[in-house]
Amino acid sequence: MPRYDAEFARTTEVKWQQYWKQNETFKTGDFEPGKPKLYALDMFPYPSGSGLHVGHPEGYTATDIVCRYARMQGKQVLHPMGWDAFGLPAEEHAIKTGTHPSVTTYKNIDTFRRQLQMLGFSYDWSREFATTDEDYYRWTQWIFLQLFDTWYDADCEWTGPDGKTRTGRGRPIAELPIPDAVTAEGDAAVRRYQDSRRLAYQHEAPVNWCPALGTVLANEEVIDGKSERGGHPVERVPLRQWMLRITAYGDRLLSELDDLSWSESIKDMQRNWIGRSTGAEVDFFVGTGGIAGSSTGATTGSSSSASSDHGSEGTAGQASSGTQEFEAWKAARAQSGFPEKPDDDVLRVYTTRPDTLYGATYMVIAPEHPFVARLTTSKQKEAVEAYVRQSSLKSDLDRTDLAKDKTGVFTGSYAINPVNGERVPIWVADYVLISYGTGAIMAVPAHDDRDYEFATRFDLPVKAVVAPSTHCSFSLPGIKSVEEGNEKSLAAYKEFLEWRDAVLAGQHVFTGVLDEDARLEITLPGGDRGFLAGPTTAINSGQYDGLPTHDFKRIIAGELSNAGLGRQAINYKLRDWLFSRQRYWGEPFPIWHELDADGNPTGLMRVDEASELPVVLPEMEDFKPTGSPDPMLSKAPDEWLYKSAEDGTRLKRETNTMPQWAGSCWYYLRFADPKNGEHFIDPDVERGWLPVDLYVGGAEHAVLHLLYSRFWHKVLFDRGHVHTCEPFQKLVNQGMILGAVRYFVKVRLDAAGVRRDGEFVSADVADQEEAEADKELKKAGTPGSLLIDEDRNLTLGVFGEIPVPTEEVEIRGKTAVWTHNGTEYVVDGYSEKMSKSKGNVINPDDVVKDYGADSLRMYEMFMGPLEQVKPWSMKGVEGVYRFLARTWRMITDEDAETVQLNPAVQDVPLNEDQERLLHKTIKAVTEDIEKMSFNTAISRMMEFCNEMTPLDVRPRAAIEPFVLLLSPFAPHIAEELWQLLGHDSTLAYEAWPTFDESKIAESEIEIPVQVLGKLRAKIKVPADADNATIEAAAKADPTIAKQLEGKQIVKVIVVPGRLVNFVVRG
RNA sequence: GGCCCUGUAGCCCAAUCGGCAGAGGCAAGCGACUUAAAAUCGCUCAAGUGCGGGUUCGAGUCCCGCCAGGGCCA
Repeated sequence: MPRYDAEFARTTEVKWQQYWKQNETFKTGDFEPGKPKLYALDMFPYPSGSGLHVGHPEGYTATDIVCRYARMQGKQVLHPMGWDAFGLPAEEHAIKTGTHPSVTTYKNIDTFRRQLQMLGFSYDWSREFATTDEDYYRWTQWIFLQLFDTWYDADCEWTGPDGKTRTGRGRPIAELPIPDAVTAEGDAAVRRYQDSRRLAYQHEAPVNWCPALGTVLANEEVIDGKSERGGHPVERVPLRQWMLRITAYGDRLLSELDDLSWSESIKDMQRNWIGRSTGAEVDFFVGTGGIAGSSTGATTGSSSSASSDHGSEGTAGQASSGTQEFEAWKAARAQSGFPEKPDDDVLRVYTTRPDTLYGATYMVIAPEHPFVARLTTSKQKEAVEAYVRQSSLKSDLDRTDLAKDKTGVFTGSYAINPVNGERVPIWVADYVLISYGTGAIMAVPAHDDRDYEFATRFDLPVKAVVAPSTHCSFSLPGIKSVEEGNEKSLAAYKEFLEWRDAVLAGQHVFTGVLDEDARLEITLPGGDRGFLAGPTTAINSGQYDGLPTHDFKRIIAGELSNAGLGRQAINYKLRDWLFSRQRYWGEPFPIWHELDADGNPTGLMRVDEASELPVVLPEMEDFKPTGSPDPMLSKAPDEWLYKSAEDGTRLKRETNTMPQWAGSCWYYLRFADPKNGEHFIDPDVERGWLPVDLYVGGAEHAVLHLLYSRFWHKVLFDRGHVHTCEPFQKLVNQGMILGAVRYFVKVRLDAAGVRRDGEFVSADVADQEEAEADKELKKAGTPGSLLIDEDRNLTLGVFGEIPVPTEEVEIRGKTAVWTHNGTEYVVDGYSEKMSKSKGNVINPDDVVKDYGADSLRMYEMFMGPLEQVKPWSMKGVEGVYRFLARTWRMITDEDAETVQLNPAVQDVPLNEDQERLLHKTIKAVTEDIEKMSFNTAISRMMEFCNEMTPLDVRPRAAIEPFVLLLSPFAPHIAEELWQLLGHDSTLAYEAWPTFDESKIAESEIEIPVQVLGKLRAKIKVPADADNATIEAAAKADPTIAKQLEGKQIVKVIVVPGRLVNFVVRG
């Protein structure tokens, strides 16, 4: 009667969930010094309105298994859960319905909590909190004040609590040395100077302002210059923003990655994101208003017809007006050296290729560059202004995409190249971003793809300054004879020389750089591939001609520095973190702006003291956008917005709010001490529990969240609030769970990509046609046009696909066949990302209802390796569900009226086979959990069950440890079985079973015997047999003896316990 | 275009230091139980490891080159 079915599973699961709750089974007590600890953390979920996704329990089950295992090994375990609850969706909902975001948020949290508790995770729920709790964001604001109170002293050498000595430290702003000149200007100047050095500072930065939606959008919400929702145009408008100086920590964020147990791929992603490069900053002289065009009037430069005049002029026009100025400036620079900040008479560029300075034939400044107006001549004014307006509508991605046509317009002015005094035209073009480097570049079309493309488009000169070596070797496949080889090599080399000549003539872009011993692969126009050897060298570079690129880079940087024209510089792709949003549902800043007598901000700020925190969000009823880029909080009541300081100064609150990332930057710290009213975390508690030992979550947070958290952690470390320099010691990224396999039938498309009238097409037919089309295209060498006939129909090989109902698909051997109106089509099957629009989303609630929580947990672990992408399969859930039912029957008596032990389970000693099975299983499951290889651990338990079930007597001494092994994976059924086996309390703290290697060993083993690597026979030998014994046994085998007959044994390979291989001759 | 990951049976996946390609699950087929079906139990079937080279006594595993799918960056 008591079968293990969905209903019974649910009843049992609820029973144990209540037991754990009532007995506070998983409540973590105070930290006990000296006891081994495990801090296992799941990435903070955002409680969305749609509830839990099957992707969530994947990581959560993994950490839960590790935690339950650790408890049984006697460790103290911290395993908390909470909510990353600020964010847009709740606010969007408020705009639509008027419901306060907090109402929506806490409702969603209730749903999430219910769903998680339904799955039986062993969280310590007493530590739960949400980022939206006042008691939590009080401390988020407090940490912001720490950032605000900190400046980065890049030269400070110090030894941290971890015993390591490093250079560079975040220090209190009060310790910032103030230059005398600033002090002399008075108190306000000092405050402004400090403000400019803080880790949290204000800056005018462009935002994505969407007038139609009346709101500012995040970069992710802007696609192709249009709003993701509604497709309205988005403008880039400058707005005062809070920035966090994460770039100051660029080096440490990079170097301190090395010691972490993270996958190399995630580390690489972080490294790429930080993007450290070394190069040089160089100043190009532009004079006070740009160097004018020459008096000969050759430069007319109307934007659209911008022509080669500029170019020829730029290189030839040394006698023009700017020369004297330039010489004077250069002389002054030789005296003064390279200034920290560029003066107004220069354009400063950053380049990783200072060796190409002589090849700079024009300059480009970003449309937002402050010099644009000043450098634009009156003739060009109209064109430049139109262009700037136009590019403000484009997103950064649109602007820098290699595939898109480059646009730009000439300013009418010139700069002077500091290395050779040549005049180069200055263009405005949006492929240069104001936010990267200095917002201005020197363009070297001969050695940069983008510059080359731009130069070709606008007829600007291309001057090669880096020569490939003349040494090139070729890999030429399919050579039959020496003569043929010689001939082909010669031809290839000739082709190479032609290519090289083209490079030197500026007819071919060449971006490679080589040191002496490196090899660089090049593809010649004819398609042959060659390997360039030997260093690239400088040409057309004055006295530097002939220098290897590598040396040249170093030398020129030094000489520029001596001349005060440039300096070596390190640049990061990483930008400072734009830290403010114009939304309501986020943490308010604990900042006040001083106002003057007219009510205008003076630019000076004050902070809320720690004791005054939290700054609580004002109550508001109207969540409609302001209709301008002004933040939502500018609509807050005056009582909230304004106050007078004790000295009588009128103050206005900061009205931006913090981004969603803020709250998730430090939650792992608060979990260790969630109720502390005095500190954000108690120092002793922090030393005890931190760092996080295991952090599991999706790879979508691989870059931003992890980088931001690490940054905050390092600031807290520098300021002495935490004792480790990194927050997360081990990181594991779970793979995405895809939807179930669906089948797709091919349909023919027309040139516009629209489905053509007519039938479906069998996949094999389509594949063949596609292959043929591919061949045709290759033959014609004109991709894209060949296959369209006069009626704009594609004649061959372009197909789309549409899903067909899975139940109508029949699997026949190796192909899937869909029958429609009596016709059979071969269809392709594969799985895709789950999404509402595809209707392939799996709801965990349904799975639990139909199979129980243990089955869901088990299945998610059994699908495959944790880190791998895998498709969902309901049949797979059924598979593990059946395993649990078999386990249940192995231990209980299903025929009995009530739940009771199976009579086969008896108190008898284990025989040798049973002992081996048990110890083998314990070993495998234990080691697999350690490796987080949960799918194989489950396989081993299935094996145990398959071998134990047929036995009429199943010794308790094997069954009980097995239940313990199962318990981290399927805790509910395990608890129930444990109780049935006569135990009256939870198994959560029972000792983890141990294994004895000697009980696993077999006395006699079978090993294969090979002759020349081919399997010929198998022999049985004692497990501990030595090489000579094994070899003798192998030779004695009749089949082998026959094989070896009359042959000379050259070598015998014996791998004890594995195989024997005879290498023979004759 | 660059970097990273993955390709093993119809499907999901195992395979330790390079050593017998198969542990587990799904699907399929056969049989038992049943009046029948479901459930259950037992048995069976299947690939030479994406492709082409190389190293080795021996390669799924190591090296080189391609192809396909996925991720990140541009």
